[in-house]
Amino acid sequence: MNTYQVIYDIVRQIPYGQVATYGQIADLAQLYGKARLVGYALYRVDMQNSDIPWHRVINAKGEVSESPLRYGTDYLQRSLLEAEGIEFSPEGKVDLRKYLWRPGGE
DNA sequence: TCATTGACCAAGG
DNA sequence: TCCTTGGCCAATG
Repeated sequence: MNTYQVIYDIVRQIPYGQVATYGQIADLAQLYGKARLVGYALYRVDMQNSDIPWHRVINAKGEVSESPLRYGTDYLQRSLLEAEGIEFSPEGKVDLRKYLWRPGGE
């Protein structure tokens, strides 16, 4: 099992209508303090063809991370989240208190 | 093979 | 409250 495979496996476990932070995923993947790998892994994932709900992964601030390298897929991510019933604050932030995924807590 | 980079996070100024 | 700095690991050129 490669490091990335673990990350992908966890991301696939994020339930509908909920989100998880990079640090949280890193924690579940036993990559304590290495949240960058999570972001890097998702950056390398094929967003178009993969079956990974990459749009449910956001940063610790509850915002959708955008980057010029993603050619506007950040907008797509926001749309997908809204389609799942997740609300965005006027500042473009998500209410982690309500939508943050709690592994095992259900 | 070495150096740079990249969707982050937490702490300090 | 916002911006800067350091640390972490893997992939790319």
